[in-house]
Amino acid sequence: MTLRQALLALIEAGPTTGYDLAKQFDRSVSYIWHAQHSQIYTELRRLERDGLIASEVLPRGSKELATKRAYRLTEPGAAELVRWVAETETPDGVRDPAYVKSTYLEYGSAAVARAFFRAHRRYYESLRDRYEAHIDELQARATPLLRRRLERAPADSHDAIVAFKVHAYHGMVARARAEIAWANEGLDLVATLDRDAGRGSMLTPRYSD
Amino acid sequence: MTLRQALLALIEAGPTTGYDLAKQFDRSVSYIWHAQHSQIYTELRRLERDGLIASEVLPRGSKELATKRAYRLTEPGAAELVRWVAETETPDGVRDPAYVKSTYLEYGSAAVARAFFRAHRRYYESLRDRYEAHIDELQARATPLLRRRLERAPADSHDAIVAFKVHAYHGMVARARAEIAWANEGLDLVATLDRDAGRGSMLTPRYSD
DNA sequence: AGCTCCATGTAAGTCGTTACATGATTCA
DNA sequence: TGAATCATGTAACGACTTACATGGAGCT
Repeated sequence: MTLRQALLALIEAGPTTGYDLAKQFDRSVSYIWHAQHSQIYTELRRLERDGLIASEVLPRGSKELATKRAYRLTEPGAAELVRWVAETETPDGVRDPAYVKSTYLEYGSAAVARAFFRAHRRYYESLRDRYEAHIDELQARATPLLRRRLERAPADSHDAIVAFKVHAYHGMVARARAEIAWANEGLDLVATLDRDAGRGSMLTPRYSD
Repeated sequence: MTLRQALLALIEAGPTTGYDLAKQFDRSVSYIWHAQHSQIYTELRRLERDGLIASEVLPRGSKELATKRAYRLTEPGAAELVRWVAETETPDGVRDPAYVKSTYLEYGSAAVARAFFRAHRRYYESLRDRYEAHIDELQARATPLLRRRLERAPADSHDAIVAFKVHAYHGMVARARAEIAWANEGLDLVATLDRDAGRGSMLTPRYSD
């Protein structure tokens, strides 16, 4: 139940088509909440069914053989957005595939463990870069989405709108850095274990008792 | 596909019943990968269906009217564990409900934002404490699961087994600390915005264009 | 007699993934 | 004329959640 509200928030920035929305999504929320286009379309129809958004069919192109569908927020949709923000959600349990695997690296060789931590580091380095780039865009108020958003909002709220988003992405950067540090410590650990154990080292799982 | 391998790894520590497994799970892996008992039972049957584990029905209690079912790892199961550890997984997209909401806090009052960050801090403080307690248990090699695990593994692998797990939980502690810091910065931000904007501040979403 | 723990599940539903499917428009 | 992009979906499946359901064992 987060995709739902994220879409409401995107639509709040002004009417858009599903396709456009999906694109905006890809260059904003998706850094924090990943979703496929197919899911976005599905969710949009559900939102309309539930009366939180309404749509209008528009012609498309000069020949007008094609159409597109523009969505706008309804009053219940706006209310839902406010309700959701004020609601205290109990976070769902932690679930991190990489960390689970890291607790069982003894079933692999030192090379496997090294590859694991390197891949982890690489992944979070690229995430960090994307987050930092996005922060720059936000601070410059340069993204089309943010512009539309600010146009429709009172001027004295602009700072807050930008500041909350920047703060979120700062948090994501801090996270990415923590992951990079963790991966580096992991590499150090593998180096130590490898040295101490000689070449033999790691372990084979036993399949009977 | 992580619950699957986590269960294999638990079973590798020696034959156990589903119920026991679920309990072990709750005091170990579940700190990193949350799962319900009902899901664990379902997954165990799937694992057996796929030949990765095998089970044996045992009597239970003195009257022996009841039974229980003990699972053990099969050879394909052990192979799957090794395969999984060596496999490079592409991390699934980020998906964090709290961070998404934090980018839209302007739709709530300053009080709402404050409550949000306080709840966030509280949650991660308690996580941090649990992780730290678990590290102590691991380092003392005190948990029943770890003991069974070490009993079955060659002595020269014990350090690695413990070290990888401790490293994982250190990472989780670092994460929790980062979240706490982020929440505190969030509270500072709210204080600043609230002061600057006077009492009026925050925003109402618009529901038409 | 009653409570807590041991023990094992099913059923319905939601959320999300992967793969497929279709066709118009714009521009080089 | 062909490629990229605009535009919108469906279908099948897998993972997970929530709620329900049952009953013996062990202890006081």
